[in-house]
Amino acid sequence: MVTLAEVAQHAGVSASTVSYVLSGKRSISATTRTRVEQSIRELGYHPNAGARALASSRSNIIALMIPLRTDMYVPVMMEIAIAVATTARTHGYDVLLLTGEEGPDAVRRVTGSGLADAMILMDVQLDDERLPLLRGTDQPSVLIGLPADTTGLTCVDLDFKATGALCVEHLAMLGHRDIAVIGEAPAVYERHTGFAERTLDGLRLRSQELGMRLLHRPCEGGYDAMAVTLARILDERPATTGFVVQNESAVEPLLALLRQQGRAVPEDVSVVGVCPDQVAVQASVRLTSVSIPAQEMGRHAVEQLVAKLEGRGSDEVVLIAPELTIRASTGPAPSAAH
Amino acid sequence: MVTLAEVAQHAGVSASTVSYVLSGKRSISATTRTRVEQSIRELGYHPNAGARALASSRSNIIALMIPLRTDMYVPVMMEIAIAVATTARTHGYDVLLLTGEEGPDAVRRVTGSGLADAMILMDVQLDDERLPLLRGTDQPSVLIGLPADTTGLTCVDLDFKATGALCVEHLAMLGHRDIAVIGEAPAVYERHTGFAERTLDGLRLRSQELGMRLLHRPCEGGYDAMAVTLARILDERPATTGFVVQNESAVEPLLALLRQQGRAVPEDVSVVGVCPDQVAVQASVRLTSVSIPAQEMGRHAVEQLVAKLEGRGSDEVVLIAPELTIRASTGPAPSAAH
DNA sequence: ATAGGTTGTCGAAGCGCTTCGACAGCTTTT
DNA sequence: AAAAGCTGTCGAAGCGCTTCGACAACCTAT
Repeated sequence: MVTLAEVAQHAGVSASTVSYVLSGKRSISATTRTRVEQSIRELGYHPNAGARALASSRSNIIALMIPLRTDMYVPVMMEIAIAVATTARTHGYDVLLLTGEEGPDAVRRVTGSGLADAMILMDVQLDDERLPLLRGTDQPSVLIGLPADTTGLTCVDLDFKATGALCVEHLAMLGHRDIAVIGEAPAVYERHTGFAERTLDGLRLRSQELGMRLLHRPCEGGYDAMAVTLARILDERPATTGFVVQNESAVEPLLALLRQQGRAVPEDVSVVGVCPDQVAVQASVRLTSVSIPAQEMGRHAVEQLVAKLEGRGSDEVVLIAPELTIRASTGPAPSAAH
Repeated sequence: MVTLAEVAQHAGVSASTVSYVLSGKRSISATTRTRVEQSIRELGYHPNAGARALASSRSNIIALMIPLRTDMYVPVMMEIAIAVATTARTHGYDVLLLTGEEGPDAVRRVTGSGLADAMILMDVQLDDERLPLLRGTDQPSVLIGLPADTTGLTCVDLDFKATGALCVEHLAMLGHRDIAVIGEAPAVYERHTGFAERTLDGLRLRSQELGMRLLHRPCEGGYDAMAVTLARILDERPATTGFVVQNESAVEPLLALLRQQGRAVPEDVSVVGVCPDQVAVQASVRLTSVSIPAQEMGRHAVEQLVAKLEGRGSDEVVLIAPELTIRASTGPAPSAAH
């Protein structure tokens, strides 16, 4: 294992000079710099992470807490995680992967041990028990998601309320008046994950403003659950012509069931998804959808964090504006054509 | 930030005593131990990770390299990653998330800097460029996947060859004679990811032994690609009654297309999947499948690694035996019923 | 030519921990 | 009763780096 001292000796300079070449915190003459860099290359030197962390009290590591349960939005989580990891690397940080399992203890452990310089939390509950800890420490953090109280916190998320509104507007514009919302599994609402409720808020508010009827039903996803849910919806509101689906694993079952019942998409009914683009594109009817900008959220979170670590940046809530992509699953309401 | 020295002072012992209480590497009297533990709790002490790493040259971190591209098996990757993280924690390790982006350089960086004590590599190519580096270092590593040459390496993977054989046997037992294999995207075969080819080997070998006809077609996944692929298959081998699908995003399209063509599953054709259980269960016809034991692979990999780090354990290839779960998508071949 | 600035380099201290050898105070063996 | 062995604790060295103050060596202004 090559050390700083060996590089210094090889280059004929002192250890501190090598350190300054590496960090750029003091000016170094061009000749010395190139000589040192040459030695570093020749010897294959890599600074020791532990020593560095000890001396500088900076680990250059960002902790990422991902939810343990993988019952929803797995590809989105993965995409965020990967975006976080790659973006972090471009800023010289590595990423430590924590699962939600340890809960608040993980926050204490990481903060207390100096293992990481900062944290990113995913899957934040409206009233998350980790939040007081984050507020009580001076270690920077960013949430992906939106808790009930954001004071003193930095958050990045899709603007789900606007997303709901956008879906409704699109359907309204096409002449739909009766809309059904296929939501996430009941458990998601019960544990008060903000995004599902915020979407619903947006849907309700805008549909009310536009004088539309809205029916919301959570759904476990999968064929059997979707069949039951759909039957109930059509029973209760036979005039339904527009669907908004916020549940990856309900998309395909819904399309299949509609087809099976002889309801053509988009001729008879329109379907709007809130899901990753990949899901929308791979569906049997290419789905008009608001995409979940996973990469953007991950990248954003890291950039906020890096800004904080460098003393720039402050607490703020960044809501990414939703974008609706029109594909083949929405069209004019049948009654509107008459 | 509380330090060892402060704990020592608070407990009225020397720093080294506290250290030994923590590590258990020397015997400590019960009274002293409890007193120290008390102080640790009262002061909320957490050992500094950097200092620890520097002094012991052990970081207690395991690096996990996941593939950057998320074009396949995303949920599986995620499940493995989570299993790795939670298993690692039970052994006192944290997990550093690396993306494939840096390639071999990441291996050099991690090894050289002592950032991690060991590595787990996912998505190993048959002739992976990281392998020579792994062989050339004394840092323990485990591969999830199987390269062409495994000498000096430890690997964990599903026995895909046996998986292929198992699928064929199941279909053979049901009387099917003409089988089509819907594979991963062509790119997967081109980049020589072992698992796809090994499955194919198993399929081919066993079907030959059993005197069955086998047709293999890679497929991008999604409806359009699947439609084209299926048409070609049925054109070339109209007698096909059994399908083996090794491509998550082709499962649902295949089922939908078969239905659409009036071929009932499992009455007219049988379908066997090689996919995570979740995919098999959520499909429109509950799929007979060989599951990808993601959790088990992740757990296994960590346990191998920990064994190595503790001086136990050696290089070996662990192939997990495939398990076929019979669900609703396979049944007797129609000709067999005549 | 001298005072005052820059610029580039060095030496030394110290980050918080682990670990080794030393040793005091016991207990056991001969 | 002396020798030998344990047990439990301590002090000190050192892990490889960053960073601060010091200071030559040079450059500019007076």
